Amino acid sequence: MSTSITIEQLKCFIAVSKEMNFRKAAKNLNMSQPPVTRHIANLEHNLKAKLYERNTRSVKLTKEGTLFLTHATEIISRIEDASKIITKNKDSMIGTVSLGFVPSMANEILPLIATHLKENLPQVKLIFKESMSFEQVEGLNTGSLDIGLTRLPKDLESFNYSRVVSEPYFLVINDDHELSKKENITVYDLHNIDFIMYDAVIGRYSFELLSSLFLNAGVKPNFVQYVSQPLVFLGLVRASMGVALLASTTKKHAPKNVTFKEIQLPGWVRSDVYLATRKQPKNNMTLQVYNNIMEALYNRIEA
Amino acid sequence: MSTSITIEQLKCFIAVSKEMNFRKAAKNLNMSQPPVTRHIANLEHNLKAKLYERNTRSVKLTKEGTLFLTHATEIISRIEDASKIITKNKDSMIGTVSLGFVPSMANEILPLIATHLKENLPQVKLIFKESMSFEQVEGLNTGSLDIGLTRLPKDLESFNYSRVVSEPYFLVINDDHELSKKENITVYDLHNIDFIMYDAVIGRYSFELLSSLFLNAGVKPNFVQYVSQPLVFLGLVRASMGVALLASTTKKHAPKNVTFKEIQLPGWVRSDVYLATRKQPKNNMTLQVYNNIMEALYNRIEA
DNA sequence: CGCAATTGATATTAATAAAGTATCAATAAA
DNA sequence: TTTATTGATACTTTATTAATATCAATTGCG
Repeated sequence: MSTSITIEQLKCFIAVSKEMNFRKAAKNLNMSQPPVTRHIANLEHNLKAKLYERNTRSVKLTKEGTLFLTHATEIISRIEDASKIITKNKDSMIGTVSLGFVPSMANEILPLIATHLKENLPQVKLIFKESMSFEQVEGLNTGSLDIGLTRLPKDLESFNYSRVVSEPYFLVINDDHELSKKENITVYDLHNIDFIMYDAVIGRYSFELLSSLFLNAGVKPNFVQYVSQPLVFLGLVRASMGVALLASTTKKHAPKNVTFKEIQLPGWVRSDVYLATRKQPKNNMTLQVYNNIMEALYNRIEA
Repeated sequence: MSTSITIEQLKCFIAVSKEMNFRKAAKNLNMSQPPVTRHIANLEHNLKAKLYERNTRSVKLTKEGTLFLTHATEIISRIEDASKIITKNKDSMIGTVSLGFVPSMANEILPLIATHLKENLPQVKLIFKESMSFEQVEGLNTGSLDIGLTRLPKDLESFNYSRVVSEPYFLVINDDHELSKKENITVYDLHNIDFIMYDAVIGRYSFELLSSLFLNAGVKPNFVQYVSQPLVFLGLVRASMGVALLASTTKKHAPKNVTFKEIQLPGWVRSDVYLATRKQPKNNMTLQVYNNIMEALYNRIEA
């Protein structure tokens, strides 16, 4: 009774799905037929789902089988790709640097970095990886990430880091909303107001920041929704589901009837992003890239 | 002498990379230390590359090791995700909600629905909940959701549903890209092209749709990235990380130098969204809202 | 300098898992 | 009814993997 999916199981599943015939699949795999049967059975057991509707005369993929086939194919080709990448590029991979980033950086900062690096360090191959802040901290620790564009400065103490983005929050509001005419809005105006909040897991940093803000001010908005993606915030505000606090980056995507309104907040309530890397980089390429990114972003601040 | 990479090898490699210590890694894996050594050795043999610079006093990742760690982590989590997807063990959502929607609906469809319902059924209080398609199916089953704006029609057989959005995919491409000048682009032009793919979990529907597309066509793009948010796709395309296939909704957010180009795809490759509800609604309010939403969306199609 | 502690590697043995052989029951076609 | 072909199963053999005990190498400490 195997307890985990194995590569053999996936390979058998793919082979059988190609031939729709256990014996032919076994032949293609250079093995006899019984183990193929067993591998499929074990795989089904692991997934707690039937992959084929089969009897001695016909083999048909079930819905789950069809679904799983795409994933199985993906996994196997991923494994093969990874081997090839390592085997082939053994020597030429000196200049690969992996960069994690939080989603909000993708729009503006990331193209800036990519362009700047292509000009200044063309020999470096960058691998970008979209991931949440705490995943990045883990990645930096384990070594799967070289550099991170991340929030959560408290977790960053053991790294080299510096703040590269610091944006104020704006009150995002539908033009129909009662607050849209008011001047000098503060956090106290949000008491009992329908409010679209960040998802506590995916948008952990902003969630905690705004939670503290409300807690300290003794303000209790009415959280109608927990959301993570910028465009969803904007859509919901447009749908008059409530107001939201968003960093200014998102401004350019504001749809009709949605306004980014200034709101007076304490100085520490800002949307900050840090560039972080290990204190002892594994190769000096990383440090070069780090400095180059800092340069690119510094130029941006000047502009 | 093993001839192929195994999952145990990858798990050992990840564990050792986390601890940077064979014995501790072995403990975490609930096994003794010698097999860990062997698995790493076999993996290195398979890859024909040293993963660690190690002696009895220290363990350090080599360049190849650093690179491979990214892939190993990705592969293992992909396997786990695939199992979860099939087993459908995803926990149900926190809180109780009424209308689930996939993120891509937030921008345009959702405000439309909210406005229309506010006019026609002002007494109904709608609770929106951003969630992935398969979470919605589960929500509909468990009763935490009344109505869903969702993909995955195959899972919807037991519900009342009808298609409310059907958009073609466009090739999203940087103007510098070699394909940007080509006419009559088809899926075959994507072979070996750097491609930004949907995340297999969060963007499961599109992931599977595009996987099938490539599988059927025998085309193998070079997946450089797995992403879920529209703005991240656009940012990465702008950063020349690769091309992507996106539904036309996203078009309006396209930044500079990024073009939505027509691509000839099979008729079944479309971005479809369905409105779904239980066949026996818990209250007749649900049916009213369902019909009202259909009405709102029908008017939109007319317009 | 020397001793204890800790590290990753190894040889040997024990346990486990996988593959092969032979065979079966079920089915469809002639 | 017969025959050929299918996937499943029982049993045996083989191969793989893990644990035990031990080693050599290194470091830190007094």
